[in-house]
Amino acid sequence: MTEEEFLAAYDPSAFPPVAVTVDVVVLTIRDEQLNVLLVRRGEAPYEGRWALPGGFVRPDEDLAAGAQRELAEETGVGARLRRVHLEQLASYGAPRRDPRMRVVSVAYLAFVPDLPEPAAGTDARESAWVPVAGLGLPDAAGAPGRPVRQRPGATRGLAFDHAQILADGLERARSKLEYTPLATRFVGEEFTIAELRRVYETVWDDSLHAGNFHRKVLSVPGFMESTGVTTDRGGSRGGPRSRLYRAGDARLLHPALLRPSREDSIR
Amino acid sequence: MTEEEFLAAYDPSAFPPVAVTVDVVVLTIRDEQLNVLLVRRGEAPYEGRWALPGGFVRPDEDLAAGAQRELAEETGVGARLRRVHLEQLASYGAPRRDPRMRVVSVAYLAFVPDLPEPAAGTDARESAWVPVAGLGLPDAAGAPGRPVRQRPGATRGLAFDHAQILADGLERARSKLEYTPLATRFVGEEFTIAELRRVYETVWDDSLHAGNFHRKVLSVPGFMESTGVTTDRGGSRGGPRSRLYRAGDARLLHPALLRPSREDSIR
DNA sequence: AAAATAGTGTCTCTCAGACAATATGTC
DNA sequence: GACATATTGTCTGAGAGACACTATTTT
Repeated sequence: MTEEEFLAAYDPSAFPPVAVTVDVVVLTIRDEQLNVLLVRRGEAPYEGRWALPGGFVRPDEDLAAGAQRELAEETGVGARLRRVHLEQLASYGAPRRDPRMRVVSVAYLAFVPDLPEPAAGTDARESAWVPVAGLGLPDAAGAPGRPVRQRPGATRGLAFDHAQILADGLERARSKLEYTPLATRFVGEEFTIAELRRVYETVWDDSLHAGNFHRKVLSVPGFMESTGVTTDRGGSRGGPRSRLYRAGDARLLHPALLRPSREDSIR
Repeated sequence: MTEEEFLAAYDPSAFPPVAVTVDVVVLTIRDEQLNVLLVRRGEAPYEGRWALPGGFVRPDEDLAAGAQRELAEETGVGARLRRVHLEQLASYGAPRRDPRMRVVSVAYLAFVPDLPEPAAGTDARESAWVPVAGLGLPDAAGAPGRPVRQRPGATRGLAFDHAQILADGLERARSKLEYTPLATRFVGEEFTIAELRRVYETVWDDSLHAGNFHRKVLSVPGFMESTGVTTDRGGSRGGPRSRLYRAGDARLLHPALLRPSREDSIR
């Protein structure tokens, strides 16, 4: 039996009708704040509400390719620019999460550097970077590991279950900074240790000891790679010029940088 | 516009036809070996080949509920028995992973204790516990973090991309033992520290120092909870009787038990 | 000059891992 | 008795975090 015969013989009504979409949690740091890319919905349901960028998976398109496409459409950044990180987050398929029909959404998580343009969407949709702090999500201090279920109705702002997806993405992001060098994806090609520290402080919503952080990141093999150069000027409010680094070739940090927040017992 | 009007107005042909399935990687330890639950396929494609248990998500069924149902159907274990762990693993949606049509599979990962019955499926399908070691998957020693893509054709045994799903599930399992107390889900309600150590040794495919492991697990707050009791007899080949413990209430291990394998640089 | 910041030094405490030792079982 | 194993003790080195200090640069 050839594939064609299979396709012809297969009864499409034999499986429940489901649509599959890809939604992307795109994070960046703007103005010392963690921001997420949102688009305003132009039609019902949730008309006028903010939502994660996303859409139907196209035929012959891999899930990751769909996420890459959505990311590129909204940010103008080809995700192939290797400075962008894109990973699968999780899938969401509660029966009535979309009132129109059964929709299973495969969510992705992206880290992008601060983009000069304020997200010029190619289509007509209004899109914007929105500070996550203003969205009424559970605190960053929420004990990691404890699943933070979003009460329905909480975080009134976002469409569908996107508040939950965003919350899951944020927790994943916080966790990823611990044991991967992906914090470097939030800054430019060359960066100072202080810039990197501010990434950690912003995502973790916690302050870190500058001296210890400095020694720590330099001691992790493969994390930082020295350029011979320093910045042209010192800090805007004083201080010496700092050395510039590039991301090293490590894929995992060992030993990891653990969040200080963890208030000891994590039950 | 009401929800009803939407449902009526919505054109089902406007979205690409996709089926959504749930596949479950069910792991257990039998006879000192890590085993996965497999079912033999009765129809094409991949007729006669082993596959992960799974099936279409039913209407009105949440993804997790579908995974729970598949798990219960194949093992007879109601996943509500809180000793079973079930978590979402990842989704797989390469365009031609199923030759019949576009199928997106949401994979789940389950840890179950050694089940007395050898997996009596409720339906006609043949099912069995299969040691993962015999499946020709990449080594446990494979550097974590480095994505191990399965070459097509490798691991000839499993249907579809299930070899890849299984490999991802195994890596997730190894990682989970590091920072969660989920190793306890592989043993009985009450267990000795040596039993727990054998779980780690089996999943990590590495040997651990008995004395250090002993002190370590007892020092992690919330990991172990003492019953006042000891085993009736010593080990089968000698040795004193050992104390019995129950799982504590910790959700995360802090500090974590790190795999010894990590050959230093993880690039 | 005053203030801010980069980078380094030092000390303490925790913890992982290498042994070693002892007690208690089984064969 | 020979041997295996549970449990505890001890020591060493790595590493995290607190604190202090110096040099450099901006306002």
